[in-house]
Amino acid sequence: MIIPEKLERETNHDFALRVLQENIISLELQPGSMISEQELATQLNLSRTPVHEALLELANTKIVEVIPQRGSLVSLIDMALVEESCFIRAAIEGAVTEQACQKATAEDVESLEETVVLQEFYFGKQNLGKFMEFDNRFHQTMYKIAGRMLCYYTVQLMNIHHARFRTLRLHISNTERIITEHRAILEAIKRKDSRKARQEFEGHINAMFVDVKEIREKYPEYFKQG
Amino acid sequence: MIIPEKLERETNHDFALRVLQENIISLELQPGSMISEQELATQLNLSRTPVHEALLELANTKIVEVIPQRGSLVSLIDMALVEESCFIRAAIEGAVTEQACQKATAEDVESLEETVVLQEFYFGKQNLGKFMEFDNRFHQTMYKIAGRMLCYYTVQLMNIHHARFRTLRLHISNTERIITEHRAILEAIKRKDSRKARQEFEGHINAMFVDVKEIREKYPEYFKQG
DNA sequence: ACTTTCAAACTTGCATACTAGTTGACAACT
DNA sequence: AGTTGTCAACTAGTATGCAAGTTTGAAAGT
Repeated sequence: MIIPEKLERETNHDFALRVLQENIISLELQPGSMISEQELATQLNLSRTPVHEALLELANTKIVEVIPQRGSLVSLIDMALVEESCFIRAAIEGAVTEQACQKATAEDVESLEETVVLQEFYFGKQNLGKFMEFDNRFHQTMYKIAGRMLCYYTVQLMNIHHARFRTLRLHISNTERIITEHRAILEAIKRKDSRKARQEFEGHINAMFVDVKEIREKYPEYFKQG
Repeated sequence: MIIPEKLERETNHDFALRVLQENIISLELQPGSMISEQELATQLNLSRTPVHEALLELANTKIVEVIPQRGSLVSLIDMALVEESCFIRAAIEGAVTEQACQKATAEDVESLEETVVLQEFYFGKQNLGKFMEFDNRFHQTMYKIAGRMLCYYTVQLMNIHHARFRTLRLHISNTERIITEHRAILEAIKRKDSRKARQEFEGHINAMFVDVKEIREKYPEYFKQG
């Protein structure tokens, strides 16, 4: 478990939630591993209450499983859920991308361009953490441009399945294509071609599933069968 | 507050959540009204803990507002959020409807037909509760047919804004059209015309916004301005 | 050696108590 | 009258302890 600093004005509940999410996505907490409320509370220097609340919240998205009187565990990777979280994202973010394309001002386009440039920069430096950060920021900027932050929250909620799988995928696959695809979306937006922007986005999302077999064979213990 | 029976095997937390949702959607708890955790806990014959957890969960969707050291309140109706929750639903359920159309077996079509028939029946009897129940079941059946229950959960989460507004809307608008629209979707599915099915569904959802002005004028104290 | 029994050590769900912070009313002062 | 200070009564956040159920491992019996 990697335990970051607690932010100012962050409640203990929010802190516990953030720590859990980050460690699940980074695979620091392995799929299938048990989590004890008491143990986690001790590690974070909190009481069980805020930790308990955080686990309940994560259980709603099925990324952790809380079994009363037995314990809680990080769910195994369920490809059906990864696919469905992708489906949700494609449906919502596809529509959002179209709207962002129609609404985008010159400044908006520039801020998108900024994230792509920085992503390229950190790709060159092989800084995966920063690379991912600007990948996320690229997508978040789309939601901001379209004025759809409730959509952003909704997608983020389920996207944790997708995000965790992506971490695993980055261990073996090339990341350069991601930049090329972001560039393609950006170019479509510059030309105000919203249909093309959406189409490029959908291809970008579905690229996720090309190496599934190879990944599952390398880490079989992380996956739920079926 | 209408307090239903606690179901078997339902945790106190789930019970509190269900009671709050039902009373918010039915407008039994008025938009803008304060909720005291202690008072609610007493009414439900629980301690504050499960009630507190339920309020936190609802605060995530912005349907209640929890202000530390001050209190919690049922959010005023924010039309921007109603619109965005509709947008989310249209994006996801549109795609789901298309998939359901492609996958539907003869039995599936029959179960859809059943809900429409029953909805007509209760419309005839002017039983609004049952009418709404079968309205929801029609849509839920679509998700089942498409095998997209995570999508269903996601949409339900934000749909509470939409559901509450719909309750208000039913006070003044005609409900007969809803049946006609369900019939149109069902017919498209029977003909396996997935594009038409989606299109009919989107019209069905956006019908929500035709009488907004009239409704806001009748209940101005329920609405957030802007 | 193998099975059975049972208690200790876990687990989460929940109730209760305490902490820290906000509000509102009323008294005191200008 | 109007402003300010203070305190009682609220609030949500969190710590803690208990209840109820599961697991585990060792002791007892065959």
